[in-house]
Amino acid sequence: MPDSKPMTDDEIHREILEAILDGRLAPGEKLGQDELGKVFGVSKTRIRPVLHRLTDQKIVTIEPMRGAFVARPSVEEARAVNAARQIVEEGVIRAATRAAQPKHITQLREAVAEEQRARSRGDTGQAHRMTGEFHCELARVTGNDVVVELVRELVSRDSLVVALYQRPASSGCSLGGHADLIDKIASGDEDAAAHAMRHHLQDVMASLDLGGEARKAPSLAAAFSHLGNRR
Amino acid sequence: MPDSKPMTDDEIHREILEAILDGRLAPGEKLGQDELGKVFGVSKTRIRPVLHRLTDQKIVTIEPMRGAFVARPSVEEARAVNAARQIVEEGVIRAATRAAQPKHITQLREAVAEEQRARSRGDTGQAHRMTGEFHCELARVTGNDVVVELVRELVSRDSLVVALYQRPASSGCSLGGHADLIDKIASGDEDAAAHAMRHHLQDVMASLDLGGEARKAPSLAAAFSHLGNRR
DNA sequence: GCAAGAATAATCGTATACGATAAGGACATT
DNA sequence: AATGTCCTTATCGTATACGATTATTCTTGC
Repeated sequence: MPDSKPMTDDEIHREILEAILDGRLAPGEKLGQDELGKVFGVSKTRIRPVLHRLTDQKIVTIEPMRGAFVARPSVEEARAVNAARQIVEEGVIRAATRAAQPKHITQLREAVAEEQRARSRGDTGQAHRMTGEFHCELARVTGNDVVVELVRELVSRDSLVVALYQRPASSGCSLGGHADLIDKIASGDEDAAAHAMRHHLQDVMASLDLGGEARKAPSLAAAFSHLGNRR
Repeated sequence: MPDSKPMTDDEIHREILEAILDGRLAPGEKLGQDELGKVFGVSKTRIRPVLHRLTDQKIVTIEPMRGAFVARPSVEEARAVNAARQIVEEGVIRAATRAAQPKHITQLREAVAEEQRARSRGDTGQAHRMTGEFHCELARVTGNDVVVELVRELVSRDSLVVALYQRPASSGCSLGGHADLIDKIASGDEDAAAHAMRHHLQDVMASLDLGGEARKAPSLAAAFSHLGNRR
């Protein structure tokens, strides 16, 4: 069954986005229009708007007349996104602290537990995704869908940053960070929660390796290192 | 000179966006693809992605197989956008208060002065735009471009809301609100600034008429009222 | 005279076709 | 042998063409 259904634009968008966020498409990778069109069984006419949309989300970079590539955010952009998260999510956690009800606390704790389970299971991909999802869950406590989408967008961009700059041995987010955030929210101390959030995001940033050059693009030498030097 | 240059996608996007935000294109108005294509001297192929981009920004609504229209945000969405602004801009003004330097204060005061000048000049369109621009200027104090873009997006959506729901006699934003915000920032009292921001945005919301139905779409009867009833 | 249905017209969504631009390789030159 | 230039090829960006769906109008019956 090569093509069961035509597949809607949003589905194609979600599919490509998830592939990138899950790391199945590495930063710098080429996203050919005809190639993707064949993958999804549609013409490149349908692919084009999706690529543009991903470009607006800063997940994809379009180089004129050259094509679309999975974005490789610069160190400056990485810092900017993290700083933006500090600013926005401070407002989020303050609002969440003010709005939090017992059921929200249990929901958040459950999300952390699930994240921990995935991590101990060794499923780093799922764990990483849950890490981002926790922040969305936090935004959801505010009861505001607009904020949730904003946070989701920022978290997506940050996922790319992590994929590019995380240290090889690093397992990801600081382990106890999220549990601590929940405690602060549950205590109702808005300032403490905001403080914890800022430092949590700073910790994430500090765990990255922004000093050296970005993880090399999947280009040539690295991709074909198993062949050895032939000449 | 019908078509001097082909005009880039971003230019077309900016042009349509400004037309909507300036109120030259009222909420609910039809945005035909061929029609816009003729306006900008290009084919509808170029118009389509722009319309989709505006749809992602919630400035335009696309009804499948019917066409694109200037968005008419519902009352629920209006409340959600305003609530989101309260959450996000609380974080923004806190960061701005922490980062503010004397030059920033003078810049902000200058922005308010310009806004007041436009208002006393009777240029409500420019005044309204400056009102939004002030909040972007505030975000710029944080030195973070990502945050500026986020705020700009929210402000754009709010502009549509105001265009739809503002009371006929209302002149717009509360006059002294912005000056008060600057005072709080200059004082360095982060909590006071945050508090002022939340109430400022609540005041804007309160000045709207969300009880009744939305401003009627510019459809038929209104557009051709100058012809009188013919039949 | 009015309402319901059918035919026409207009517009959207998608695919295909074509010109333009940049990458990759062959050949000539130093 | 290495480098620079030209040519071929592949891919992007845009326009045009066509099928599908909806709005409008005209006709017909009540």
